[in-house]
Amino acid sequence: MTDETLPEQIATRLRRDILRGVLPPGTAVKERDHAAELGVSRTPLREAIRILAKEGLVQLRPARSPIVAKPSFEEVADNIEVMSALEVLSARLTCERASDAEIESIAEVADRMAELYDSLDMLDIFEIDMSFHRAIARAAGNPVLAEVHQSLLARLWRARYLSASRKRSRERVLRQHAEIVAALRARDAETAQAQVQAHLDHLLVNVADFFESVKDEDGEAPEPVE
Amino acid sequence: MTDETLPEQIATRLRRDILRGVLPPGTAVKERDHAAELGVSRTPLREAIRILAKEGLVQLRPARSPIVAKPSFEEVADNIEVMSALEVLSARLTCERASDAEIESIAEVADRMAELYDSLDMLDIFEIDMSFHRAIARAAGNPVLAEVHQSLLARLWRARYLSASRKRSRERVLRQHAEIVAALRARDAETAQAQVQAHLDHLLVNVADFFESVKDEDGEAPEPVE
DNA sequence: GAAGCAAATTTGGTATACCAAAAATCCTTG
DNA sequence: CAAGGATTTTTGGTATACCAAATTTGCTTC
Repeated sequence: MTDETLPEQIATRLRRDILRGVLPPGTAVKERDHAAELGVSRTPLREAIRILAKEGLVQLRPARSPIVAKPSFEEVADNIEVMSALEVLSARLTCERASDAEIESIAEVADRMAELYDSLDMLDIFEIDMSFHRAIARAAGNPVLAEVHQSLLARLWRARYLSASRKRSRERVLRQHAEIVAALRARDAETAQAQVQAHLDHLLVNVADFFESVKDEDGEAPEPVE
Repeated sequence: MTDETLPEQIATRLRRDILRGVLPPGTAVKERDHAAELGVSRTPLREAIRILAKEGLVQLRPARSPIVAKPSFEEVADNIEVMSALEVLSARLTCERASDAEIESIAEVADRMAELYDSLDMLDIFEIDMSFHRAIARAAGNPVLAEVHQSLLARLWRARYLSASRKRSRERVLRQHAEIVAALRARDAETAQAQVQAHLDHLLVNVADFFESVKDEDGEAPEPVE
């Protein structure tokens, strides 16, 4: 059952805690405390922290405790900008190279998300949504592209989760997914690229709205230190 | 003096050994041996290996020694494909957002490379060339873009070093750099993007030539294991 | 009472020892 | 002599103990 390595298990656990808000932004992630709490030693927990740092969920600081990152809107926007370029490339390559079966597997993810949208909770839907984007990146047949895309997707977890749980843009998301799938099936690279771009532009708008909406209640003084 | 952390120092040391061929592709990187050789313990060496793995210089395998990666042409081509997308994006964003001073600093790198091309050895020239590309990515004003680009650049170190030391494409490289700088100065995004794309297309051709040329002498049986 | 310095505590960095899994080798058997 | 299995060895994974740097707190002094 535990096919994944111990550091990855720990990272998954901590990631959920961070996304769910158990560990709010700014919290120090202390090796000793969390290691003791989870009943493991510091070594694997150390590696788990590196994994989360690579994903951008925690920030490493020299000679200081890593802290849970609090991404600014600019950082999230930067992420989405890069992701857009990668997904647009993915869409084109998928049209050019992917097998029909691969495109159908993308379609299946979209269908599953449409079916389950109302019966699952936001975090689960959210994971399916991520796997839709991941599927497109994978179908492009470029492992490097898939890997880089995956790492950016990981960084967006928190921001997307937060904005998704606020604003339910159910119809638009499902419609856009369907349009992307249609363009891929038709091997229409131009349309597919445009649809992907539009989809991510909407994501950016959603995220912007979210940041706008929390700007006020965000009075938790972000410690004047540094 | 030792401002960088111990794992980074070790990673730098190992990286040079790998690039210079002291550790040829396929070599197992054993924690114990290298730790003993460098007079450090396994813990920081372990982290150093993770750093190199992130850069793609070594491959991690579950329950096996990490080995020095021997990138296939396909992998290098995949890398360049993604890098192209990122640098094209960089070129556009740089035209749109960068300050004149930032563009001039890119120009300075190109000038320095042109000046020193004949007086430095290939590895140094090569590092300047990398910093030219890095400068464009930085000038785009998107830290995420710069970081992802940097990591891809790191992966290409070995392949580019090898191909660069074989084929001296001095004139074309310098001319293309100049054309890119000119387009950036003119804030001509379309031209800049096209030039960057062309530059990387040529890189791909060079790398392809290199792989073609070593294909024969590559008879070192890559251990039939696995 | 405030400011500065020193000591103690907290925290990440490093070394080392132990464990489990996998690979290789050697012995045994057909 | 070959093939298969068991044992030994190699190797990465994990736990723990120690160290050094940094922060914080409390005492002393002005």
